[in-house]
Amino acid sequence: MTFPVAHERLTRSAGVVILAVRPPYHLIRTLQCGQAFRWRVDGAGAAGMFSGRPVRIEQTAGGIAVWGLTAEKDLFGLRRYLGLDEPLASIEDRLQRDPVLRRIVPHTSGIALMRQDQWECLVSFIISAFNNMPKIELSLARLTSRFGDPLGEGVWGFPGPQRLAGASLADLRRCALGYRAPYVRGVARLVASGEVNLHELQHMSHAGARRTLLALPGVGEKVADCVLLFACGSGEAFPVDVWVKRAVERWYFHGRRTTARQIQEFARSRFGPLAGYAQQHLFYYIRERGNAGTREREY
DNA sequence: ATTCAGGTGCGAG
DNA sequence: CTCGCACCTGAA
Repeated sequence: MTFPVAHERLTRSAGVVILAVRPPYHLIRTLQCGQAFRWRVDGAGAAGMFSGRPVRIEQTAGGIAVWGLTAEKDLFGLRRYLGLDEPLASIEDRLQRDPVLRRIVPHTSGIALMRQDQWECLVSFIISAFNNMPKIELSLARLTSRFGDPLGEGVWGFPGPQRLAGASLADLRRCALGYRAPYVRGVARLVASGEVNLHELQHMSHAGARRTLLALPGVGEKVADCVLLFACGSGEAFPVDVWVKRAVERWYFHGRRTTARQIQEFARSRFGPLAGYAQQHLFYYIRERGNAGTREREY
């Protein structure tokens, strides 16, 4: 029995499905470059959930091996989610016309922009505000295990808007949300009531979607840009956090201090529709640097 | 004990 | 409209 279309993009055997990848796609970098928080990455791959099921994914010589999904629809959904069809080779070619990125991309190659669930992405980045990585992950883990559906294998589904809209502030605070608890519940209520429809965002203009997001409690420019970039496919978004600000000031402004606004403007004119990709490479590289050592001098 | 961390919402000038 | 400041909380 053959499925011609499916066969081009995946092969199956013994509970494993292999999704075809195009070089230079790099799964671990894609999952670790700061866009998604809930995948548990280990040496070989990552464990998490997709489409309501516990899933394991690993990058192998043949492609992305997937355990836990069988339905064609889910597998195509996963392709899209992971950004497997992004034309990374040509994107990185373009990026490397920039002298700074020409030095960086060889170290960060293979990062793909994902297409995450808007709701989960929005809540995740509201929580990320003035916070640190371990605690963001802690909050998300508590939020899902307390309010989400258990899917087995230590994995929980992300709680929907209705679920969080009905939560008490006290219970939300138990997830170490701190002062962000009212923001999370406020957004949950707006979405649950239908007053805000997150799915409409990807059909709106970049500016319109951004305006809509900025009106939400706990959502400023940085969080709005993250949602646009990681969940709405707005490639021109350029989230400016402290790391990216540091990177741009150091490598493009000769170490001069600037404002987030100037950096936005710089990114727009310099990278245009690829600003989001440029941001990811800069962010990943400067963070790796920071984690790897204490060297101040860059290349 | 003190400090820091992937911003945002405020009020004041 | 820009600028400065407080802010929950867990980990170092």
